Amino acid sequence: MKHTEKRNEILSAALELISEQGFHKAPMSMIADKAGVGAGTIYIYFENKDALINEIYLELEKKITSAIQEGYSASQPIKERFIHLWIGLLQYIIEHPLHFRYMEQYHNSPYGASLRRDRILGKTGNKSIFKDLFEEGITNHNVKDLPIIMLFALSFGPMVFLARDHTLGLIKLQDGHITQAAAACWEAIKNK
Amino acid sequence: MKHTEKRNEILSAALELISEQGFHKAPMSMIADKAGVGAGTIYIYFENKDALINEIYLELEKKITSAIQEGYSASQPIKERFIHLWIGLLQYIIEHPLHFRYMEQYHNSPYGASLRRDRILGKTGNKSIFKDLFEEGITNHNVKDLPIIMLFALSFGPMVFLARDHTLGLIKLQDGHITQAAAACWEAIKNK
Amino acid sequence: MKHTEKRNEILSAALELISEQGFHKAPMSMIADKAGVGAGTIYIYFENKDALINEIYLELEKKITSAIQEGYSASQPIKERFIHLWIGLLQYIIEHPLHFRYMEQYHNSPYGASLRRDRILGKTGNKSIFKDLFEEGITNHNVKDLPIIMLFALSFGPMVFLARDHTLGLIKLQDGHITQAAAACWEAIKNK
Amino acid sequence: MKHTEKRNEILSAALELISEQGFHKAPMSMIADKAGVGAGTIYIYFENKDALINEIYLELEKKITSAIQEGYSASQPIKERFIHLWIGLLQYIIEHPLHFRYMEQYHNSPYGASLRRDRILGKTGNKSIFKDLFEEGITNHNVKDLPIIMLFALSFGPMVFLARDHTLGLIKLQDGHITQAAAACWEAIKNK
DNA sequence: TATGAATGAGACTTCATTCAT
DNA sequence: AATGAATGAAGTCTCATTCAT
Repeated sequence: MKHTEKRNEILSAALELISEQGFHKAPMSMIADKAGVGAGTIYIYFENKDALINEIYLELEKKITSAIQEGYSASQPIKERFIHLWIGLLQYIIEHPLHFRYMEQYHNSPYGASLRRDRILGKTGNKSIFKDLFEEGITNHNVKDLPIIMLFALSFGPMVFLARDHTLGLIKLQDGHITQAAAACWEAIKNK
Repeated sequence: MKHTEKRNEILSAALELISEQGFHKAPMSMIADKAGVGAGTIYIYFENKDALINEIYLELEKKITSAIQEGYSASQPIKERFIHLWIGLLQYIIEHPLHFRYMEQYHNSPYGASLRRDRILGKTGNKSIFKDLFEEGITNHNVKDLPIIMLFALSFGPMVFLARDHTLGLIKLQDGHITQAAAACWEAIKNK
Repeated sequence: MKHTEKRNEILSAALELISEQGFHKAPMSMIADKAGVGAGTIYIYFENKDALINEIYLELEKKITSAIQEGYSASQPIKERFIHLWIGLLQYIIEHPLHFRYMEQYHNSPYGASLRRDRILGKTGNKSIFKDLFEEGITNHNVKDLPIIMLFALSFGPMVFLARDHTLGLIKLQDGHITQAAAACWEAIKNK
Repeated sequence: MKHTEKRNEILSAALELISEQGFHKAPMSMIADKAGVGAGTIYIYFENKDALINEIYLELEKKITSAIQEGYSASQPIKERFIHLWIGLLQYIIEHPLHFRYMEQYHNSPYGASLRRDRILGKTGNKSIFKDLFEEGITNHNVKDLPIIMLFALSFGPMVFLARDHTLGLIKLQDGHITQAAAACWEAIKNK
């Protein structure tokens, strides 16, 4: 449908520009140009720039959520499941640096003020794989009895740093590194 | 010296406004007002807005670096030194939320594009306590043999997340939490 | 005829929106929506927005002219005829506040620049009841020997003010008030 | 003072453009050009276009109020005082057609929604010459016992019509006409 | 005829920076 | 050195009108 086509052109043009230049270096006119549409066209699909920005966020969130669920097997031991999810998420980030840069900017801006950083990590509402996993781990004494939010910090803080360093070219993450980092994060949260 | 006084007024007015409102919601005129100087005066002390922003960053970096060195005793075991530094840094962040918010924004913006995130953590040039500590730990097999940058990620990624959550009011970090988090980070990097 | 139906839908949608919101707060797209037609359809029936606006004016003029002629009996004394017409017109205005608001806006805008205010009062061309009445009055020395346009002003100026005040809710015109106002206007123009 | 100079340039440029072209045909950029200032300069003196528009209104109101008070002698009979004020106001309007056109547009627009039409006529607050005059007349039985707002309508409705016709060139008001119109208005409101 | 997505000129407003004082 | 009024480029958004379907 043509409807969806233009909308998608706008979304990806905006994603790319904002990721690379930041919110205020990506004026609507530039987004329109890159998307190959008229300036006013954006306002047919999005109420205003904020709405566009939030919509991109929601789309990315959806994609990431479904990506990390792939190949997830609930029957494995908790450690293996944690490592699988952790590596899956980092790999997604590395393979989609624009998505990652966008998320990072979004969280550090008034645009993302209402939404929480941890939403991206799946904590939305009650159906969060990570949250479930942590709670199960606490119950079974596999994971330290800490507030969930601290477990998030211990698990994903390093990931975000690594992804940023990788994106900036400060490090070239290889499979070995990734496996080791995942294991280290597990060690940070596991019950000794 | 009067010179330094006005300069400092400008720096702290800008720090406060930018921390709370973000870069583009802190116009030069507003900074001038808050600093109690004329708009043109800022340009006597700083070439332009970018220069001002970068200067604030450098000042904060200096303050933080000296703050965490306080009470640091090179004679203690490596684990104790790591925990001491880690807690000291987190405490500084918590006690200076404006500094932290400023840093966060700076890193996620084109302004900070040239400077690296890890500079704040002391990696500037060659004189870094943390770097030294990690290298010593690797040599003595107390710390995993990973690239320094990964050890940074494992150590400070969680800290930034915790500080952000704390700043946002998502969690009220108590001493117990902080100690546990520091220990968890040590477990992430220590040699098994 | 379908032709006329859509045209009328457009006309009344535009009348309502413009009356309530003003010319520039009544975009063509909104008019189309309210009329239940596509935006482009308006341009089949009207050359452009100006043409639509002028057409509405002409339709209202027609309606008003025929409304005040109702029940008009040429056989009565001139004073009674004046009062009858005056009250009839005011009543029309009060019963059709949208029409009145539209007229008022039209006259005070570039749209109505070409057409004259007094057209609404029936002075179009040569067939005006009011004009005839005034001329008869002058001839028979019942009415002051003043330029017709001044007699219009003395007769209808108060009416417009009263209607505006009524529309704005500043006064709730009752029958007694209306009768008194009509009489006062007659006194303003009658020969002593 | 230079401050006041630019402000006045802006005010009179805006007055002229809006009077002649209407609110939406007088963009800020055009006003700035005509005033000989930069586009942004307007916003130093006025918060936004609305504020500018309202400020012009207030200035005109002040001028008119003081103009009609000139040569007013409270010691004369009420009829003479009424005629004096009425003629004074009409003359002001005729001599300042831009002011009049501005007022007319203002009253028929959302800009003037909050302020009432009759403010211009002096009904502001409690110190209104006209209001006082009417009330005195009612008390002394020189003027019909009607709501003040109706007396306003009967007195000033014709004036506005005459001024409009004069401005549009439909009539060339001469002194004789003006005197007669004033007298006619008096007859409309006076007790028989 | 009818549609409504698309357009792009143009409106209002902000703000980093300059410069006469 | 200090000021702050002035500037104008640039940003967001609206809307009359067109045209492919």
